[in-house]
Amino acid sequence: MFDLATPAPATNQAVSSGGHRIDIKPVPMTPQTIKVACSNCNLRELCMPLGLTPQELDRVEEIVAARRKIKRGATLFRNGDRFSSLFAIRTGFFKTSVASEDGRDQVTGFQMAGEIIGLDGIVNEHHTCDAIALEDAEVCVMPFDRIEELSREVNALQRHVHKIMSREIVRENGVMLLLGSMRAEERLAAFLLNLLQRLHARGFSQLELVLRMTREEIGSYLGLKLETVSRAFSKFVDDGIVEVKQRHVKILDTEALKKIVNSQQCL
Amino acid sequence: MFDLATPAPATNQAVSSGGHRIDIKPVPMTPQTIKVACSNCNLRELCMPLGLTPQELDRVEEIVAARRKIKRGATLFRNGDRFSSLFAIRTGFFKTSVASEDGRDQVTGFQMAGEIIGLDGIVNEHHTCDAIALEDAEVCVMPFDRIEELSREVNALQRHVHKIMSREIVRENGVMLLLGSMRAEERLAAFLLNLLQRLHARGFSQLELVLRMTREEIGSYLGLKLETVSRAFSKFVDDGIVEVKQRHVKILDTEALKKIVNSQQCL
DNA sequence: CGACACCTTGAAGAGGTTCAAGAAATGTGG
DNA sequence: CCACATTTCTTGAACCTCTTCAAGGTGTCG
Repeated sequence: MFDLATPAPATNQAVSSGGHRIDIKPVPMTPQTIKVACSNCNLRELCMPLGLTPQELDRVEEIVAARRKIKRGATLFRNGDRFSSLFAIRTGFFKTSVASEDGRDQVTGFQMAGEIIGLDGIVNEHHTCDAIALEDAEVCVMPFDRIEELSREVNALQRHVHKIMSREIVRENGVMLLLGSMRAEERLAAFLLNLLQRLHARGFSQLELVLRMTREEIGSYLGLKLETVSRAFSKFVDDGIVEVKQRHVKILDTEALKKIVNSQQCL
Repeated sequence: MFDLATPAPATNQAVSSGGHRIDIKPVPMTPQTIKVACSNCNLRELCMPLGLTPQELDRVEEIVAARRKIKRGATLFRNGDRFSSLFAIRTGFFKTSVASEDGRDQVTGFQMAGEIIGLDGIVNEHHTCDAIALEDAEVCVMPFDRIEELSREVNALQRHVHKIMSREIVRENGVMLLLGSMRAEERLAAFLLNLLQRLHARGFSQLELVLRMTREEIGSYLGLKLETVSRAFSKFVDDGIVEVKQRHVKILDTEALKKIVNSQQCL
């Protein structure tokens, strides 16, 4: 469980200092906590609509048909699979990727706890990308027809679903900007800042993170070769902006990173 | 009006031959045709759900609050504008683009008749991109709260809205693949094939098209400089794959284009 | 401890960009 | 309707960034 009350997961270290974007409270581990899906979930505020009445909340909780554990390296779904459910990530970390006919593939996103995965499958009732766990993970399986059914009755849920999809569209717009107009170091800086921001919203440090993906996966996401990613990291280290020890990254100068992102190379 | 019964618009030439993906029938220009929004619209099959009962169709038609004409070069909405409606393009051609803080901008899409624009605005109730008409255009204004209201009652509409958003997500996945892993000529070939396919679905030729955008806009979309786009066009001409006269493009060898897209440069 | 996956770094090369100039098309105002 | 200004497009040459190829180092897991 993604719970600040338990010892920090082997993944990223939770920080206890204040200033989080959302207020994550420790939840005692009672039998109820296990049975009742969402109302005691720390991620509720990330993956559920706000402002529900208790009755509505009860009903929305019933959307979750099951939990599913996915081992590191296993796929949650893959291109061509029949679509039936969206997945809310409870713990763990995923990548999604699309493949071209001639076999190249492109990482289209990295998803962490509280994020929703599977939206690509709605149009054609088949998934068009692969979702692979980058660390042991657990997801809530939410059958989409149940979501549709209930969102006809609970306005807040309907709105929430629309927002989640729109958010994904906006995110992808941002990635297009990155891929279409940024240089290697700008891309990497933007990538790090984005990860940090999302981790921070989950209660982790803004100054430290553990990458769950390889240089090659980062490169695929950023439209670069793994060597280029590695060199960009080394450059940041030389410039005193970060410390890097394999996948452990410590940020020494956030401002410098921000400056790199929107400077258009004219320092 | 986008009507095959009327003389071909000054834009792309409609073809009368069969084999279209959707069956567009000529509609006589009666007063009714003007008054009733969707039921006689040639684009119905593109922007409306299928399988509605006549009563449902009546209700869905009422979503369209107004029509709006946009002159070439004018903006339909821009980054920061309050979001209230989606827009269905009746005639004309748009581009959408996002801008980074330091002023670079990236074309994120080109939209043609029958496509829906404005989905980016749903998350934050503000638009995050600009939508600019590349030729005189007319759109149907569909207030989003009305869409939400009605899609609670008409299942087919609800499903349709979800599919439209999911389709946009999948489209953007494809653009990410293009931007992240293709070479200049592959990008241009993929771009042309995509335009041709969409135009063909609207009854236009598969072998000819008129670009509504500049080389610079194509370049922005494809993550290339305008000179590179121009050179790629010239290369295609040299290779006998297309004829190009400014914005008029005639396809001489569709197969060659397809081969370029998924060949990974190893001919 | 050895095999394997992952990461770093160097050197050479290719593809795309930048800068520059000129040609072609388009629009505007007289 | 024509002349001129402006925008758009093409092409060349030099340059730069990223890729490719190669080798060696580091870390991890059975």
